[in-house]
Amino acid sequence: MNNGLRLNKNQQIAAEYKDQHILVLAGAGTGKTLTIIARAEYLIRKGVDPRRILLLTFTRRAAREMTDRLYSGIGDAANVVTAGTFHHFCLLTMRRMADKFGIKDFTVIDRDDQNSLMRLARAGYVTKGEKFPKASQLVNIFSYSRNTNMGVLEYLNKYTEFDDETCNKILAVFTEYKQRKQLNRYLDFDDILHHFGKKLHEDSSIRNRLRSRYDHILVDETQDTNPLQWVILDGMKDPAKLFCVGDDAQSIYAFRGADFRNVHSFKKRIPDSVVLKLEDNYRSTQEILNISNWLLKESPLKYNKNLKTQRGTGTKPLLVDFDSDLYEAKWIAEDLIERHETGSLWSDHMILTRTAWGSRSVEAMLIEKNIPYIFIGGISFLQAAHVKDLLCLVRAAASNHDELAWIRYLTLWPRIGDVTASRLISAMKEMGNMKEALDQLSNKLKKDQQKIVNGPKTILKYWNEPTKALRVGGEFLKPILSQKYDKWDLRKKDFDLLVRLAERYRSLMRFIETYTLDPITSTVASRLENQDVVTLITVHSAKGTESPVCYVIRVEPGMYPHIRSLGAEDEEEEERRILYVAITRAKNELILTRSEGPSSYSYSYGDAAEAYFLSDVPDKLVEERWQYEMYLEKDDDFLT
DNA sequence: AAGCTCTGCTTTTTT
DNA sequence: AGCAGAGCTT
Repeated sequence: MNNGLRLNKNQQIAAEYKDQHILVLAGAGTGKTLTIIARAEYLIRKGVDPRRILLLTFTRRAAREMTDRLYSGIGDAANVVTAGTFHHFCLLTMRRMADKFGIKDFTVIDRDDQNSLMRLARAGYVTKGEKFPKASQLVNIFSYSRNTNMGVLEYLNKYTEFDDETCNKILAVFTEYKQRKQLNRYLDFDDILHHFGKKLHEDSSIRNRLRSRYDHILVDETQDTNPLQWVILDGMKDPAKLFCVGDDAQSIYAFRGADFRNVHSFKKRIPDSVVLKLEDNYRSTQEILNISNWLLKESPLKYNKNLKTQRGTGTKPLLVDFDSDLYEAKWIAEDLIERHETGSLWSDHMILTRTAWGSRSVEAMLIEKNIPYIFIGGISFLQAAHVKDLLCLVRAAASNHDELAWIRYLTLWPRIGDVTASRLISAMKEMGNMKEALDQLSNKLKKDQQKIVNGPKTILKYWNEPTKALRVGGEFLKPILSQKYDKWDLRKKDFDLLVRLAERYRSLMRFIETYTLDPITSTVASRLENQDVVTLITVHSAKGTESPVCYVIRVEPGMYPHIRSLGAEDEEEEERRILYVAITRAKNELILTRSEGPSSYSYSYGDAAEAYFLSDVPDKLVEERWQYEMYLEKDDDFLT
């Protein structure tokens, strides 16, 4: 073949298949990304206009990787391929056709903001001390029902045991939430997909225009598409052809409405489609695949996966037991240092964790031992409180309708709490433009509070210079934030980072929007400075990545399956796939670690132990080792 | 009456 | 680290 990529037979067949709807079922490490890239290259070489190719992924990181690889294959043509996440693509398209979609001047809000808004909506319906789901749980319910195209009531009846009265109240709160969203001109994540999908199906002029724009739609990680995203694919296809790649055994986003069975119904949904398979693994040694295969075979479900390597054999996976998670962390850090001293790169090592929280002792130890690392997943940079303070100041300056941003900004100041803030905002909302709104605010404030108005005013002065606006805004907030946060010295350098991130943007709002959709973690940002680092990552974020040496930490009862999933069959099964994803990231060495020390999960240890996936892993698949250090100082100081 | 501060509790995964 | 509630201060 002359396409520059080294493909095996089946990969090539898939990449060069004739124009048809295609599903490629590809196991872990079988070259999914390679094949999807090869398909794009093949189409372009064959003469398809690259502008008529749409590449959809689930994370911006994946989209980025795809365009980078495409660029190194075919050069500039790669830059005109539309590539992005579902949310990104939909939002961008709606922004371009803002009038048609009717979303002019809308602000995109993240999960945090959704929770805040839900809290406001909830407040009017719940009396103090009453038992009623928390705002975050309500957001989850609402979001899930929308992502699965299910009515709220249907969801409540099917998955919860609330009584009728509570259900009605939930519905009322949701109505209130929707009204507030409308009033504030907010779009939440689900609105982006929902609104797009709705218009796509209901408005024929929009549908025709969008459908005629692309000939080929390539979809990565198809097993994670939820019904709402499917509605979008369904509306966009024909004449455009779908090229979907996925693996049912790696479906780990059920909580977002994805159903791993959806790859099985592909042929039913699209009768004139073909299903191709990739089965040869190029990533891992056979020992790593053996335990992966074993894990799936233990399941009551038939995944029918039996990965075979093309790489030969290596070392057996290691399963190390510790008597405490502190010692587990210490051992990993020391192991890393030893490997580094004997010539390995830090960046050849990945530490996988089920929960962001569960990795904190390891993270503390990496810091303690001066091991450079990045953390991916968990709390992101732009959700850090002080960063959000600054971003909300910018948002406040942008719109006198952005209630959440204004509340946040105003309550930063002394003697202003949510009650006063709400009063001030409702007055400002009446005004036709920002200038009037600011005058109004100025009128309502006492003499010694007048400087509050200066914040948005300064931002507006530099509106067309994002970096300058952020720098000036940061300076403005400095006195008040340094009082609010203890470790201000540590936090303030994030503002420099923010300024640097904004450099590439001409519009402040576009900058904020981009990073609302796919926030960057502070440690990822600092990688700009240091490339050779250990990666500490949640399993969910690690999908699609690989590393020569992988530590999967805290592989203990209560973690796999996670204790919160116990009792729900589907959820427990998803936990198995999460562990499967984790261990199939490893190329050469897989090290599973666990501790039996006192853990916060011990309270229902019985059930957790019963469901535990590795309770009887055969001896021939792993080398088990005990590392007990009973006399390790009981000194928790380094954690603080 | 509104805002502030302290304390205890919980902590799955993410666009 | 963030949130909710209790009790205290302005």
